[in-house]
Amino acid sequence: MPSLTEENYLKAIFVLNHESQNKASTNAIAERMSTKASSVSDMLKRLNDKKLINYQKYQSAELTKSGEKIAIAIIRKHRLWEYFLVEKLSFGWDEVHDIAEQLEHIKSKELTNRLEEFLDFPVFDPHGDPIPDRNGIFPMELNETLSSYSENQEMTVIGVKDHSTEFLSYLGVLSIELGTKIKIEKINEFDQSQEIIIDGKSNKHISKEVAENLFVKLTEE
Amino acid sequence: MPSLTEENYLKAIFVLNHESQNKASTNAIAERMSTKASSVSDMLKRLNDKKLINYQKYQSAELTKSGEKIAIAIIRKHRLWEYFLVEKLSFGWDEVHDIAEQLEHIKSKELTNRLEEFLDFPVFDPHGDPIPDRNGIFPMELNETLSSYSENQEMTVIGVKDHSTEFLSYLGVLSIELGTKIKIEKINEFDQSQEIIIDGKSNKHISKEVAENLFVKLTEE
DNA sequence: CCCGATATTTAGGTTAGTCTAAATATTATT
DNA sequence: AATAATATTTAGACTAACCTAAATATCGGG
Repeated sequence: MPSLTEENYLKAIFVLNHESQNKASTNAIAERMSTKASSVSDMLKRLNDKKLINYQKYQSAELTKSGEKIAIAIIRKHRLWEYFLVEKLSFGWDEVHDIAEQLEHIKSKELTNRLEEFLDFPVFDPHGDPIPDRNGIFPMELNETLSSYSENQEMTVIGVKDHSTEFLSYLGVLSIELGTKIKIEKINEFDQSQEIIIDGKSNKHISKEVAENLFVKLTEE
Repeated sequence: MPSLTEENYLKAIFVLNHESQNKASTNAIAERMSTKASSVSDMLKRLNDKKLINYQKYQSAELTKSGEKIAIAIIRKHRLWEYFLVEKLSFGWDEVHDIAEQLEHIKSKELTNRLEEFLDFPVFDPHGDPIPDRNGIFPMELNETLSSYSENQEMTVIGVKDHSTEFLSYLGVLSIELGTKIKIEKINEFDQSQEIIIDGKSNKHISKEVAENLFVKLTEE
């Protein structure tokens, strides 16, 4: 059984290796975990001994099969709990991260599976991140943002790329949330900003940056 | 912020001081926590320094106001989560203890309160133990067991006194669970065993020991 | 009221995880 | 290719929580 700390290291390595193909270097891990490089160095040695990662001095870390299995299980739990917090306990999507960070370490496969069932097998969490199934398989990733569509198309918001509290609360100001319908009225060629209609009601002006961070799908008729 | 281990010690001391007015002696705590007396001795000193308990060498431990507050918060979370696991995730009441033991340490007052609301403010957990409210006040304790009633009365099961897996799974065999209605057909004077009718359907014979461990209330018409 | 049994504490050691500071590798620049 | 900048590791120390073994208190029975 990996300790809570080990689980966190494995998760950090997994995320670093996947998001924008960064390498999981000692410093990158230290930064992500708000700890010191020397502590990371120590831990990498230990994880290597336990065969949870492949690691050689001065080289970056890669998860082994069993290390990856643990990391994915943690991510699965994190995202299921976030979904629970937002859908069942009415938390805002910017409030759930710290709590899910604790809940993800609860050990009970049975609990995770029953929670998943209770939530009706969600495929994306409240931030639009994919939830791996009980075999560790991720659903198709989201990749189409609002900025890739053109005028007069109507889309539904299904996720965000940027997870920062700043962005999420700005979305709150704009009255945009998961499931919100957006119709593009006009795209200003100059700065790629958009005039949009939200849920058929209010007109808003959003910057390119906002459009690039909203995952959407075409609304079905 | 108390550590996870400190929280467990405080909970153990609280329970020992309340159930059957035992003293929280070093040995009693060690036994309850499956640890060694010397470790307990260490910890009691530290908890005393932090003013979470009052403790002097060779004397048993008492919680201070702030120590008690923490212990009650843990118990509240434990029992709310047990209720969640049984009522929402359909776990058996004999399966939830270990999971709740982990969930009780999740730190977020907001989460606890929203969970309580989501569950419709339950007052007893699946074992019939009282759930303290957000101010730390316990509801009235259960105290009437099946053995205190007489023939021809009809009762509803609202809790158990003995929480052992053995007892709970024996109740499973007898088809007795929370909410089960029991009518006493006959009490055998010799050994205080009872002939009962369960949910108006099946007749069963139960020993005095079983009757003494079932909390019940008179069924309302 | 003393003495043996039992309870409790102390002493000293272990492990996981952290830190700072110093040493060493790697990489980037000229 | 040499050196400067940066990244990484090592050395040595700290804390929380635990352990075993030894020392010391307390308690109950003659």
